[in-house]
Amino acid sequence: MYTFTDRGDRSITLRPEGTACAVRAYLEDKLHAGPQPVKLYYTGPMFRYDRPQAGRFRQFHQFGIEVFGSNDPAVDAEVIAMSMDFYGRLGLKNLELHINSVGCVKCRLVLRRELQSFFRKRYDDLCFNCKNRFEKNPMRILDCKETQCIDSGVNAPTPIDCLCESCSAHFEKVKKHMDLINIPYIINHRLVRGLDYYTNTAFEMMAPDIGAQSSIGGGGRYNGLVETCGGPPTPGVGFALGMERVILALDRQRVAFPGTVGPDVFVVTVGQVGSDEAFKLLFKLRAAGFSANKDFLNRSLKAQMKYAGKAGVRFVVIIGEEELARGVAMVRDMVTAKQESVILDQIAVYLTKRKSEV
RNA sequence: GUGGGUGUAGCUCAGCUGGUCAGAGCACCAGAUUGUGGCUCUGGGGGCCGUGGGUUCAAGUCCCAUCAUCCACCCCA
Repeated sequence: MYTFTDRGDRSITLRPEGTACAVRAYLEDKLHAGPQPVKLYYTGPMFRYDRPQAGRFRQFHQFGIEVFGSNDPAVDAEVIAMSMDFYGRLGLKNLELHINSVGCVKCRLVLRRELQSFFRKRYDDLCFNCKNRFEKNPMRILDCKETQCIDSGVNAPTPIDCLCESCSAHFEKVKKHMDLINIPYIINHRLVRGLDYYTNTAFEMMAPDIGAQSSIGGGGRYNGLVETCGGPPTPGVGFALGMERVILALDRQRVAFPGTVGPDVFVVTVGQVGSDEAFKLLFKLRAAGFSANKDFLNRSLKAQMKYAGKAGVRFVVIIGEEELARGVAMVRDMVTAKQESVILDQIAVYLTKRKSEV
């Protein structure tokens, strides 16, 4: 975590994720006293201290959702579905959705026993870290990327094997609800969340070809977290995605980004004559709800047109000597290249009409 | 925290084994078109070659340090 000492000699840690923040909001604002369930979202910068690499930044941005107050497996499916829908709308393809269930505290006690008895015989084959995990948190051995640990864990008991009756039923219902809305998933027995407050459903979305950090989002159920944070026992389930990784995936999949949108109108002047009128018109147009711009570099008519073309504006309003004398301006449609003269006072009205045609 | 790669124009990069090595494309600006964008052509501006030391007659080019950046390892509550 990104921890440092500030000038007041206080130890400061920058938040690494948003769920705990959402829980605090839920408790501090006493949302648990209101109607349940409570659905929240957040977005903002998060921080880590790891060395940066592809898809991993010291400062990054997450979007996340949390649902407090319901243990209904349909909500797990709803949260997963919402996140998959988000990726789908962006245009991402070939994502893998991995799901698993780590059960409740009771299930994990069973799992812990089973795993320890399984790995006790293979203890010497485990990597250094997993030898420590054996006592501290054997579930994490399943998650280890070392080949020796993967090999020795081939027939290891899985979290799902150790689910109690109600947790097993919960997982079945999550899967059923996923099937009801046709969301394909892969059951990944190695997908675990190590902390005690995680319960039942765990899931993760992976994007191919974005480097070593392939996860673009994930989440799960945390029925113990609110209580751990000092609140009443409250079920919760949530999801978070890393926006930089989503952008990376969009980039790799060559999904077209929404282009930058230019102003609606660009006001072109010829020489100094039309300049004052153009400035006034600029603000009239803005007041009428258009985004509008003009030249501020004393550029030639041609250069202004060129600039307007590059900026992708739809309409150019040309005010020159001839137009001024007649109290009109030339309005040019940059797409059709057609232009007509419009009375100066009527330009906003005219453009409003033209804009609604498109 | 560990290992490796890369720092040259706004961007992407080329610059062999030190000696016309300050370059290309794109972008930008201007002109061709004296009041009309996109296409084309012509011209132009712009670089302490990341920074600081060192080696050498001579350093983008070699060495050291430093900073930045990228990739991977580690880690991922």
